[in-house]
Amino acid sequence: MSSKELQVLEDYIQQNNLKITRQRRAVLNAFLECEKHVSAEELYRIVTQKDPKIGLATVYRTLSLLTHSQLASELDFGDGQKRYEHRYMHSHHDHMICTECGKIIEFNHPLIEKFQEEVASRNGFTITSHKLDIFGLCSECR
Amino acid sequence: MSSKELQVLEDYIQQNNLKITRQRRAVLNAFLECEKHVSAEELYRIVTQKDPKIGLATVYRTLSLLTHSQLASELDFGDGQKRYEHRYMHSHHDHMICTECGKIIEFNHPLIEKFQEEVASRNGFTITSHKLDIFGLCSECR
DNA sequence: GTTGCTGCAAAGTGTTTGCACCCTG
DNA sequence: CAGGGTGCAAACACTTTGCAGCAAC
Repeated sequence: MSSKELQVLEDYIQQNNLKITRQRRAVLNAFLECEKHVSAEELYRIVTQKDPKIGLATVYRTLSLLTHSQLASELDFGDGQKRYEHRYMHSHHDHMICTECGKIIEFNHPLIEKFQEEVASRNGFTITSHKLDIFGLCSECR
Repeated sequence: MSSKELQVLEDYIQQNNLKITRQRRAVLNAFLECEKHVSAEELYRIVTQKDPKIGLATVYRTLSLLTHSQLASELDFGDGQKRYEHRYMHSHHDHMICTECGKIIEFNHPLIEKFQEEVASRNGFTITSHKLDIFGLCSECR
């Protein structure tokens, strides 16, 4: 168990009068060990392999906790389910999604970010967040 | 009824051995007259004002038809429902969504597009589509 | 008249919530 | 031992589907 992330979660939990439980540790643990961009259902399947008593609702509730404590970000690639990725010590980036094999390439282009700011300010718009998803075929599926 | 769009729809329908019906005309009509970025439910409410007999399922089925015939594009701003916008004679653009009042500003920045291509080719990735959504506050809500 | 279309209701999918019991602090 | 957490099942919101009758070609 990575202690830094557990610390972040515990800090958030203590600041909000919440409690650390076996289930929350298990879900955090699985989330951290897991490949990126997991869905709730996928995480549920992983968690229940080690602890079959954990309910799907708890996974949803814990994912919401992780999102609020800034350990996870919610992603939506438009396929009908939310996905989650690590956020702690993991800076902003965008996604290229291969529609054939599902591979996801992360990237960041400073100039794209810069021009977004430019377009926004030109329209008097204040950015709080943004997401750029590129869909297509990766080198292997082309 | 705008005849150009009806023609596009009829072409698609004839090419696929489908049929033109009163309901399909009505949904297309409402979609064209309507402000952009409608959801199925919103469109259903509009359509049933003129023709109360049309079912929600027909609206969904027709929206799928419009999407396949390239008259509409599906949008997903992550709020749990799909939205649709005109596509025919309406070139590609991205969206800035005000999280306060829901206003949507469309924009296009050629350099952002260009750098996306650059990032993609650098990764051996072939783009088929992309979407950039910027969330924040518009000038009035700031 | 054949084949696709419609309205309705039922089923599906992903997510959230109510509740009685359980456990952490 | 008080108050939040859990598992379960039911409820939800949005969308899709099965079916019997209907309508376009």
